[in-house]
Amino acid sequence: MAKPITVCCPAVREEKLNASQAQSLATGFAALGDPIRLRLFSLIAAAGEICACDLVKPLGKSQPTISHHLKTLFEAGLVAKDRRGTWIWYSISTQRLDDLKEALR
Amino acid sequence: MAKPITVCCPAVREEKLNASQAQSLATGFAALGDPIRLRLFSLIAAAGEICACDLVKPLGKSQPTISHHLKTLFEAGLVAKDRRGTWIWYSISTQRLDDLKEALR
DNA sequence: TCTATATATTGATATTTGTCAATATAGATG
DNA sequence: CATCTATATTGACAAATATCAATATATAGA
Repeated sequence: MAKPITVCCPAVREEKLNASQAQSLATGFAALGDPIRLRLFSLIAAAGEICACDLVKPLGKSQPTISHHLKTLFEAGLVAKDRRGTWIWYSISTQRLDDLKEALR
Repeated sequence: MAKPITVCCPAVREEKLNASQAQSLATGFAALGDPIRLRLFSLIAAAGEICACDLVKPLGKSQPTISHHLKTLFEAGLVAKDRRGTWIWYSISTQRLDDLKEALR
């Protein structure tokens, strides 16, 4: 019988991860492994979609710092961004989040 | 109506995390945010229980490096250890893992 | 107590990371 | 084009991290 197609990705509890599987998952977890980024991610998720301009004040960090963390989240595949005029709107990438969650199953 | 008792911990997608919630979760994700540690965790989980002595060779790192990473996983609450004579047996802490997984729900 | 083995700690070093001030870039609008 | 605002990048620096060699500690067994 074929594997169920719902199994998207390696599960850390079920198989021994190889180097590249571990690298990919670790990049995702590392992106969530900083309190400021986790709160950023939480703000984006709770809002559904939010302007980057509204992500600076709540966390008490400088604009470049927030921009840097957003880049890390983006490069880890955890958020998507959409430019609308001067503003950039962020939303979470549910697929990547689900993949990470599934890896912990 | 009371909150369901199965809700153990904050969910990043549902509420805006405060600093201490974010710190606790971030520590867990950071522990999983390194490829070597993730593979260690995977080896432990796949084995159910495993001697630390069997965790050095598979990853091609020195014994002190493995010991250091195991300490990080332990301090993040992700693994438990049990000394039996000269050896120390590691197993995963399913509660903490489930809490992290739930935080991504 | 002596020896052998398993694990942890120390000390050192190179790399990565988080942060901010300063500056650059991109888009909107006059 | 000039200016204003939002976002990104650069450069610098301190702090954290990953790594290993050397050493220490703990336990088992002779």
